[in-house]
Amino acid sequence: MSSKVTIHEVARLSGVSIKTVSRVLNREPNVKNDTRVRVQEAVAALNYRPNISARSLAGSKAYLIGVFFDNPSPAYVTDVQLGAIARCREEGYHLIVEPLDSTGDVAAQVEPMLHTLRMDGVILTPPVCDNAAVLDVLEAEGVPYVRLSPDQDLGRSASVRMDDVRAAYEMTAHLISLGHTDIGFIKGHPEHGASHLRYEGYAAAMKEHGHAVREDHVEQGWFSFRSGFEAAERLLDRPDRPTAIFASNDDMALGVMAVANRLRLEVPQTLSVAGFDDTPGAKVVWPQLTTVRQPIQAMAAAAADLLLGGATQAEGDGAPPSRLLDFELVVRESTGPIG
Amino acid sequence: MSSKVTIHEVARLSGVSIKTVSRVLNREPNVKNDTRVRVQEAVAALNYRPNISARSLAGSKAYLIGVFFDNPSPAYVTDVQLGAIARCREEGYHLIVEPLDSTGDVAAQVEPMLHTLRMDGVILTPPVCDNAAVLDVLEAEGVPYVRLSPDQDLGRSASVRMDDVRAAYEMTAHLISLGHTDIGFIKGHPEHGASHLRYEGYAAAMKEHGHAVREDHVEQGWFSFRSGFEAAERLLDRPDRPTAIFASNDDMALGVMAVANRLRLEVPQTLSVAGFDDTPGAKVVWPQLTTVRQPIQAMAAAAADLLLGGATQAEGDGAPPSRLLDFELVVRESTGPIG
DNA sequence: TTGAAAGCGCTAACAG
DNA sequence: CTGTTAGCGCTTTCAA
Repeated sequence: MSSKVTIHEVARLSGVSIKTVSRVLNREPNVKNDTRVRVQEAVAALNYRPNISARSLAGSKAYLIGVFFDNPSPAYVTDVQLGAIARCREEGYHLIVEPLDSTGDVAAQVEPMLHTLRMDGVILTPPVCDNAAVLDVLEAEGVPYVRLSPDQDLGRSASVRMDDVRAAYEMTAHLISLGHTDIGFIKGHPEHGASHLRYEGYAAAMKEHGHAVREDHVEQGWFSFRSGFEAAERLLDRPDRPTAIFASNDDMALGVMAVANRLRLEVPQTLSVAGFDDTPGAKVVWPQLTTVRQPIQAMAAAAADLLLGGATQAEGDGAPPSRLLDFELVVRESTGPIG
Repeated sequence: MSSKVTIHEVARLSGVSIKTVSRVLNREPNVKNDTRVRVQEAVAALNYRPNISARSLAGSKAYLIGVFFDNPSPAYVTDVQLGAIARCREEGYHLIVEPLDSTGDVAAQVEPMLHTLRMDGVILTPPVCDNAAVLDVLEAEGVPYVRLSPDQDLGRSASVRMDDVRAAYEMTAHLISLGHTDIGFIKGHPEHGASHLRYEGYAAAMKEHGHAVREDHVEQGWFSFRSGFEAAERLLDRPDRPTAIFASNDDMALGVMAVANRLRLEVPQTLSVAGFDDTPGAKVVWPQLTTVRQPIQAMAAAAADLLLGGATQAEGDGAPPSRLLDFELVVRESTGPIG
């Protein structure tokens, strides 16, 4: 190690006690401006950085935020990390990532981590955010946590979410505004809460615009490419096919595109296709996919913000804080007017 | 916090000194077996976990491995994390992720991290693994590091790599074995070392099998979907098009697929398409893409292994350790015999 | 084979 | 507004 500069060196150079150095480091009040400046100069001159282990051992903060995940989507996971880091860095916190193996005993994996590393807070992504056993452990250890897009028990903890219903509503409205009236829909995995919300938004938009939801144009999918492919085959390989298909996620929408290609249906001239999530795959097809972008990074940043601000508990008699963020409709080339 | 079990509790329960507890925790020699067992029982009974901050403050290890990245591919990043974690967990180490912003002064971002968190080692992914300024800082701070697939200065540090040349060779040989003799190639970004290696493997295979590399069937790409798309248009929209195209990565191969679809060329009956990397997108096209899978997780695990084993320095007069891992040819539906 | 004492570098109380 | 005194929970000497 080149530098072993400690708080003592800084104190000596600036001619104050280590406690005063500590005060300016922690932005505590009651330090004369003059002194503060002097200390800051010494810090800069010595290129001093407080040792995080010493801080966390002595104090109550560990300067560590955990991100627990067991999410199959790499893009989602990295976006969460990027968003959380962005906020954490502002306060000198670091991110510790802990992939969980949900095929095993997740709670048993979490408990040791919490003991060893006394993290100041944890961000939970789907699906672990809905694992009651994990939440139990977190609460037992007294570690604050925020859930991202939880499905169940919304009132149990602080959370950050997006309005899936409204997003699906607006995507459907977009298709309707293009002149489509017969819009097929592919549902997502029935055990994911988002599936129901997205269908709800679709159905509401259809109804409010006076269009019937044709039962035989609504298919069950499982959020996978294959399930989208198969659903699309049922939907498209017949004379009375819809003129647009809205799939509950991008992977399934890409399955629809593949079938359209096979059937020689021009997208979007003959068939419009819309997805949901804006995964990287949405841009590596031709034409590029119209979809809904979740503000994942912003959501993770909001979660970190809740944690750092200590605002994870219910205030008074209300529910724990919940932040609802805006989505974005990403209109690309896979949707267009009929003909 | 529910449990504040410290080493003292364990010592008391097992009737030894804290030093002895420390000894068994760290698997040090010179502990009577009987004592060892007694301590271990106490640890289990109290559900004791050593506090990592205290350990790192007192000792020389921080039990923290850093992963620095600025990689545009989420799939790559998460695979690295997963692989590294798998190895780290075996030894009680944790992973701290630090995304870097390479549009800024990367070295300046790295330095503070190294000071605050005294990590025991760092794993560097492309492209930061080739940033000399970052390597300089790491060396100045005396933090061991391992580079994943470095392009430059191979001898400068320990590294883990894959044989790009041989992988490209084998993919080309696969195409040739299917009966193709006129195989188009799309090069990758000229500033990425892998681009040259992959082309080299392709050219070698063609040559060794007695097929000419047609200059006009080799196009320059940039690793992006769009560049693959455009290269494919030049390659395919003409009478003397190749019967197979090998793109230097999956994104470009997907661009080729899109053009093939547009031109109504059946894949693989009329045109075989091969990629490289096995990104998630390779499975969300139809037909699914034949590609090369890099053992990212295994590579990251190997890097962690080098770090944990303390084997990052050159031994004697030799070069620093380098591990070369095997790739895997993933033959899916986008390649097949002609006709 | 074991233990006692002395810190690691910092924050937390409490005095001044 | 500032400094002193104790530790935080562990590893490290160094003795026994």
